[in-house]
Amino acid sequence: MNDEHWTIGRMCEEFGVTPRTLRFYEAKELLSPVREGQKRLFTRRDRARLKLILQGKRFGYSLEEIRQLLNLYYINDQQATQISRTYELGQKHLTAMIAKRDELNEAIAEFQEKLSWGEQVLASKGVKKAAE
Amino acid sequence: MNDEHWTIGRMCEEFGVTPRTLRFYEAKELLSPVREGQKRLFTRRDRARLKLILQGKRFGYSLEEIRQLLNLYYINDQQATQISRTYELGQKHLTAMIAKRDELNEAIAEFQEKLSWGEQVLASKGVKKAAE
DNA sequence: GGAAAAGTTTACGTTCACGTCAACCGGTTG
DNA sequence: CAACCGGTTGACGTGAACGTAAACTTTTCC
Repeated sequence: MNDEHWTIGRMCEEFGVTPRTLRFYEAKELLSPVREGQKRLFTRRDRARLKLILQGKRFGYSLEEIRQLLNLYYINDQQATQISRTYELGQKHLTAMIAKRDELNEAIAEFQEKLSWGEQVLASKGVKKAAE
Repeated sequence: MNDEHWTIGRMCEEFGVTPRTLRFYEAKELLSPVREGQKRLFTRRDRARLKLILQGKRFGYSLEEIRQLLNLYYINDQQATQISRTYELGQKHLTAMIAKRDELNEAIAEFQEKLSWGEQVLASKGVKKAAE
């Protein structure tokens, strides 16, 4: 009800997931909604994390990997002795993301080549393209 | 033995997968090695497809999705009546790849921001960075 | 105030992507 | 020729990421 708290139903509606999924993520310690009696109430923090979780999934990370990565987003929550280590891991993650993007760019370029090659085949056979 | 044929063992060594994986991919019709008696012999085509399969996995695609996508890479193998449709699907895939790259770029930018913010926290606390 | 809606826990089921035996075949090598 | 090495086919096992059904409480709505 509160401006800063959302029920499981509203969360599901908004993010296109099922209640089971959110409870599962809580069990795996990816989310940590507060309780009002029995009911879960998801916070602003949970929403931010869920966005990152779903994004991570789209990029092919496992939930366990995502759980680790989420910590990198909350450096300020860490123990002083751990911050430096977290920062290093963050750098590594950044490097990995960039590498992934570069590989994706290459894949895009190669696929574009294949496609334009296929386009020529279509033309030579006199087949109409969708846009014509 | 032949220059254009590779045993399952050599394939595994080269691509860092297990025999089980390659047999599984064959069962799912992602690969189609020829036979020399009982033995599988993987072709140049299989190698190209395997590269794409492993790449697809890194980008978070399921094997079934990858199977579909692989067909887009072999337009010339299609029936004339199907080529046009395949080409359209190829365009869609290209669009999706580009969207994914853009999302990845945004994620990279946001994470970089978080990181440099964490860097400031480190500095303010007088914690040494790894590179210093 | 009584039904329906929304939430809860518990627990077993399912799909995907392989892992892990067991039992077998066919070269080759000491 | 025995003993491996590399390959084969079943077939059952497994971890991840949920789905699904049952049985129950709590809110909401008319």
